[in-house]
Amino acid sequence: MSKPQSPVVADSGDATTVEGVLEIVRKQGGRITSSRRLLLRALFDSKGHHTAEDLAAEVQKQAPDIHLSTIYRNLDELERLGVIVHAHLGHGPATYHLAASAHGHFVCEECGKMTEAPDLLFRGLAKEAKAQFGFTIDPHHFAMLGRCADCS
Amino acid sequence: MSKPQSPVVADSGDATTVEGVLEIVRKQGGRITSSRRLLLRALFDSKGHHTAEDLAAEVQKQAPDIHLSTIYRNLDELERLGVIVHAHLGHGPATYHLAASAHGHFVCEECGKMTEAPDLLFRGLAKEAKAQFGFTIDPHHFAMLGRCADCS
DNA sequence: TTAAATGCAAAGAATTTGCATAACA
DNA sequence: TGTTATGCAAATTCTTTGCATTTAA
Repeated sequence: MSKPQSPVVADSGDATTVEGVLEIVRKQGGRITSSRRLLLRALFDSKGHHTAEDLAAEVQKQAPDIHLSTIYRNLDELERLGVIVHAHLGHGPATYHLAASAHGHFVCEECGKMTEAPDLLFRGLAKEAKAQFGFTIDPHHFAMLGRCADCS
Repeated sequence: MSKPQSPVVADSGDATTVEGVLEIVRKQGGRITSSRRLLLRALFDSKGHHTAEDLAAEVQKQAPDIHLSTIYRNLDELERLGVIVHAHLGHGPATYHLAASAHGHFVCEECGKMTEAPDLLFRGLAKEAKAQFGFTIDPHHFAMLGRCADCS
């Protein structure tokens, strides 16, 4: 529940590396902790879709004491800074990924298969929504559900 | 979690009235109970977006003993029969409405305001998703988030 | 040294489930 | 009379919060 109008990241430094992000965190009055470093490594190392639990498991390989609630708090913070975003791909837990690699999602209601949807596909909808309702769509946050090729 | 490929409703009777739906339920081996009748009345009487809790409150005006878990079970059943659908409009509880009045939703991430989105707007996206990924979108189930005119 | 971050346990919201009892057909 | 449906309590899943303690700056 955190969507910066103008992401802090944009004018605060280099969000493309773990240490760069930590520097941004520090500049914003946050502290560089090992849980934050490990979490960022997990996010940068495999640029996919990860639940908080996945990320906790990854972090805990290095530091077993880091608690899931700490992961959630750090994820919130990183999202507030605009470094990461979360998406809802279905009824399960939210998934987190680097803001830089944001994209839409098609998720099959039948088998759960997820396909990354190029922003280009949402252009028309974006234009219509804007023109007719003044509504600016964010096609990334909630997945577009439906049926994949195999299931329909 | 219930999406009939070919809704039972289609070939089973008249789903446009409370008693018609109850008849469909009976034909499918279900029983006509007062909780089902009251729930259907609540759904038919105000054709909006209702959470399970809303509906329970409405039903309980007539029959205070009807439990929320019964509402959930009946909603599942009605959805399985294709009479109603549920939609996720944000992070809160799911909302239920008659399948006949299904539509897409634009929900503002800032203020929560919801706008009903004509299916027409999703035509282009539907066509592209089909052509490029073989994916058949269901624009009704998850809302399209974004910013409303006032908030953007 | 002091504000921020953490661990832990507990609470919270939304939904589901197990089981004994009630009630439709 | 034989399922099917219900009430109730308890469990589940995902996430948040309060609070005492630790730690980075």
